[in-house]
Amino acid sequence: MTGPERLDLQPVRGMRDYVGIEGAHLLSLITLFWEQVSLFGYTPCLTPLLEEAGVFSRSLGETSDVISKEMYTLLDRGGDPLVLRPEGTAGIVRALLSNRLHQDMPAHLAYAGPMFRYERPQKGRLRQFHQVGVEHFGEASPEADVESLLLSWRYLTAVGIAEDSRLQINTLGDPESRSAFRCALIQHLTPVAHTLSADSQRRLQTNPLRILDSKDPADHQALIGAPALQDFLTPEARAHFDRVCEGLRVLGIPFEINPRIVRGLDYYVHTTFEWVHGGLGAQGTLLAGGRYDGLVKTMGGPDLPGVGWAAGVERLMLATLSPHIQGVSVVVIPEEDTPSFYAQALAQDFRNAGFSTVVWAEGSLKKRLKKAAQRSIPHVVFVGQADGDAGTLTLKMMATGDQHQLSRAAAVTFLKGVAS
RNA sequence: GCGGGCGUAGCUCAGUUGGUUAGAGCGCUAGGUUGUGGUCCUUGAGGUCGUGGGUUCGAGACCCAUCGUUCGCCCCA
Repeated sequence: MTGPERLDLQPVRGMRDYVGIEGAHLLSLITLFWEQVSLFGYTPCLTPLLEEAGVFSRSLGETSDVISKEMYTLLDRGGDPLVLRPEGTAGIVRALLSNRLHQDMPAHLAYAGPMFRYERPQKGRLRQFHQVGVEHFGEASPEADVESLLLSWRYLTAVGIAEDSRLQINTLGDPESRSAFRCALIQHLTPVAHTLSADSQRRLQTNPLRILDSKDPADHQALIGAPALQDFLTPEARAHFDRVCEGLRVLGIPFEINPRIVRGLDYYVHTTFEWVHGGLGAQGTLLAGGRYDGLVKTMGGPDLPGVGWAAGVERLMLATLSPHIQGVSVVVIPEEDTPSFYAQALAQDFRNAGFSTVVWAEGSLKKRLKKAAQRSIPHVVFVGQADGDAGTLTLKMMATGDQHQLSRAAAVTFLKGVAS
């Protein structure tokens, strides 16, 4: 008889397990996120991982890389194309419309969960990764942009990395500003198109604005003397952006204007921004977002303005220290002749009092004590047959080695005294 | 999708110009000494040398492919 076929026990490329401290790290960042968004009155909006393909192809723009080559697509049994969501906003807009939330504006929605992009994995870039994000619909004013930015700042502050990160903002203007600028940019670059990088020559046709944030030196050269979007802003767009900057200054949020922040997804207008961390190399963007006033309409809804952002949780993990895990406080070690489940009953007492408690009933005493010491568990409770009958226990303080004979009730009181 | 580095026990790594039964530390196992742990001593288990081909009398070491990982590009969070 041959055994079962050997499984490849590696996770799928670009996907990973979060075990122990890493799992705690991931969860702690998500917990901090929910704490902050609830302080801003945001409502959780958790949507499916799978959506119909049209949800994304309609919203993100056919020319974006995310759409054109990074989506995980599959057919369901009825032959309909489905997509594992590559980002959060499109699904939120779909949910907004599905649930008729647009009839009760403004709406503040928050989400957290895994996203999927078929990319070449590297540090800070996974095929399944986690994002936390917020979307704010129904308010077109720069004040809404500022509130969203304020929330992002508070979140990064809560996470502990606001000081190591820089907020860069820019404006893409309204559609009018943008198309005027686009024409001028094409006019400037077309005569020197042959000097551009291959990617940028392609972009010149599809999405010329993206040439602005190319890292290619040749492109930088070609851009010298290029028109600036600033000069093409309509008075309204200019006023919107100035107001956003004013808000940031009033609220004490440090920022810098970077005309090269243009964003990859097509739905952005007006304000765009990125929080960038210094120590993460090429994947240094921790959190990014902006205003997307045309998106809801593009997806078949009313003409609703929106602004929001998303943060990459794995990148936040790279930029922060692992949390201090609240470890186990008490381990109960019963002798073999202890009445059945007396140890678990005791453990319940401790848990009810808020102490993380485990029961170790097997193995040599020496081994169990050694393990308790290795894991820095501060309290060990020994119980035997006599304890079970009398309702008592022996509590050992691992730090000092002191032991106390106590009743169950006294033990809880004692632990509370030690803890406080 | 493109280019470069890496891939030896659970972890961190040694393995000389290819040569017999692949090593160390930590961890794990069992035991001894510390009253029931953190010290010390002893014992044991655990490796298809990422995988598959090839060169060779002989490959962990060389070649090819492949998978994974990592860095840069690209993209983006």
